[in-house]
Amino acid sequence: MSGAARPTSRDVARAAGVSQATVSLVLGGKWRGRVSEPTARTVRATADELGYRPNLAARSLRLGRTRTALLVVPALTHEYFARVYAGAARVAAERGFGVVLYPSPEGIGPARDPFGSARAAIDGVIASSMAADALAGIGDGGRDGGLPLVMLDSDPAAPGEPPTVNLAVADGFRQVTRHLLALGHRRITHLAADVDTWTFRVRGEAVAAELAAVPGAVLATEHCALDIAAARAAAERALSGTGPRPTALLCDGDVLAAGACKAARGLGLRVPDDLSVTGFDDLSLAVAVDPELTSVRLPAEEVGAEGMRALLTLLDGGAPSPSELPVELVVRGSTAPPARPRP
Amino acid sequence: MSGAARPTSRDVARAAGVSQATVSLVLGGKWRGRVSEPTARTVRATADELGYRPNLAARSLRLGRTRTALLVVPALTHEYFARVYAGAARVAAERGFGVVLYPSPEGIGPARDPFGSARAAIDGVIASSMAADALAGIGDGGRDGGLPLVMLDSDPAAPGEPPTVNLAVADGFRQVTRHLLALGHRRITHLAADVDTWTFRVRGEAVAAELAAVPGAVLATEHCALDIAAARAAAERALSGTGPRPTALLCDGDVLAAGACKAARGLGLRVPDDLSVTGFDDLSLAVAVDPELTSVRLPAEEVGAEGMRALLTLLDGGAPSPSELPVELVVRGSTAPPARPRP
DNA sequence: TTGTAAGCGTTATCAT
DNA sequence: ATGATAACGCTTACAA
Repeated sequence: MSGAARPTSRDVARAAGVSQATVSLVLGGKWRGRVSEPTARTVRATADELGYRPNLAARSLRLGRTRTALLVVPALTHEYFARVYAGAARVAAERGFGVVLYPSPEGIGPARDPFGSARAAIDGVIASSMAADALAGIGDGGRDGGLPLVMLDSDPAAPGEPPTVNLAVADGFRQVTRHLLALGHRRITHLAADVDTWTFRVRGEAVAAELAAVPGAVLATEHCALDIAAARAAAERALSGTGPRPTALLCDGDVLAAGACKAARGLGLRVPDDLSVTGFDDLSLAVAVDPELTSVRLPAEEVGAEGMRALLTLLDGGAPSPSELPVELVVRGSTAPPARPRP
Repeated sequence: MSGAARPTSRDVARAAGVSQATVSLVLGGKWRGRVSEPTARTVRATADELGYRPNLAARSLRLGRTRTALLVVPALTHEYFARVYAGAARVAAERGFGVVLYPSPEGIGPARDPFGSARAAIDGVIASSMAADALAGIGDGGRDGGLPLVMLDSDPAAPGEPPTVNLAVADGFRQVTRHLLALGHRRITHLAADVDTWTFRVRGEAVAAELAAVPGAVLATEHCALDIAAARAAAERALSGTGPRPTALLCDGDVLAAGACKAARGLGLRVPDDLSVTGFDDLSLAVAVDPELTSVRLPAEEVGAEGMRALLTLLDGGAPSPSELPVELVVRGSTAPPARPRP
């Protein structure tokens, strides 16, 4: 009972009584005017019947392309990146491409040999939220010697730089800041991720710029690592320092906001009555905690999808236009007007 | 300026003044006694200098294997699966394998054509937490005609079935149940995921069995989808039905537990004073909410790693022994003795 | 309209 | 100890 080996195009050709070339033409969809309609039909039928599947290795070897893209993300456990992947994979599949993930072990820093042998097996790279030089020497936007590269959520394209697909993070932070200002907050502390990438840098700048325009508004900044415990500690520092306590904590992410809420509660402060807290990313975490977090919704899937489209354009020899996707403030229960100062 | 094309083994051979076969032997690591030490050194040096990388497509074509495994998961956005992937990818990398992800769009149900063209490009499949028949016809544990398959967190291997790597979920649920019993709880409602897979079925059975052994303990079960909102609704049903209210909610996952906590708070019940809530999975969510969740920690990375090891064994012609990985109860603030019955 | 044949880069078999 | 050579399955000139 030896299993029938996987049929090759040659097997299909033999079974259909045609040549291998004809099979390739028909199945490759480039037979218009080169193969007769009936022959094409026969070929397709026998291929179907035999359960023929083209051997991707052979095709890649012949074509010199693999129809595979590499998606480099800092951390897969973050829901945002999982969604970026989903979007990229969807668009890729539509075009017969695959996506392989590379969760950069070094986080956002330069990766030693980011691809290893994978480098030989991919046509292009999509990198999300990485430090500018983390991919040095890897891709160069399509120029000679490097792999075509698209950057997501990164410093917008200077001419000659890799094309980017960005989120309107600055706008998002302007929106939260204005939301807090509109509620009446004037003492705001920015709980910032201590990660040196464009996406985080631009947030601090946006908040600062927005608050600078409002007389009487004072901004403090507290830095911390991107996890709950660090956020909690940082929030405690922010809330128990000398001087007047901030009435709102503006956080770089929902995870940080969750930590901030815990800090507040630990200090006997109620959210949002005594302290407003805002998140960013609008992960499922935002509605898992209590109160639910005012946050900024990011079109993560769309970022991945658009990134993949840009890469495909690049691979087709085109020049993708840089895009910036809008984000949306979602107001929930973690923000409210500041408490009237105690007499 | 035209970039130097990627060097082939032929280029290395020419540069080193040897034949292609010698290069292959040396770089393939099977030159002991077939190539002289100095020659080998030279070859390696020139390969290094030229930056030679074997062409994976060519290798795959020649070898008939791709050194790539497919990991099928119900949902990538769930932190657990992200960690399973990380573990699998780590072990794979150690053995020169790649892992491509397939987040089954249909969740845990049968996937139409789970692999599409990918099927041609992979050596084996690791499937996690899928319904038993979801992969029908895909793999068969290595027998003729199918792809080698390993199942994670699934019905333990019957003879002739695919090998499995399992978590001690039943034991985990026994542990939480005993924890609640030890605290004094007797009216317990199991907030169960309405997903018909082994991993969830076995949980209900474990809880029921454990409670059946305790005189006076009463178990109710409430089913819901695996998201916060559904969990909250289900918990509200459980808590506001007629008859005596349960004093503890034993949930199938941290996500459900988070929803349950919100329900409790919405009904004016304090956790854990008026109601104990337990989670499962011990995601980062467990410590993001307040109070932190008593939960069960799963060695997710190790599941992925062990699954990959099993698949590699399978590919080597071996028969991996089914394994069950231990889990650990983590007691936090969401459980406490039940409130003394109001007089 | 269809068939023949070459070649992608690798590994493995066989000579030498 | 090393080299020539044949295959792996596919696409695509080019020939018929």
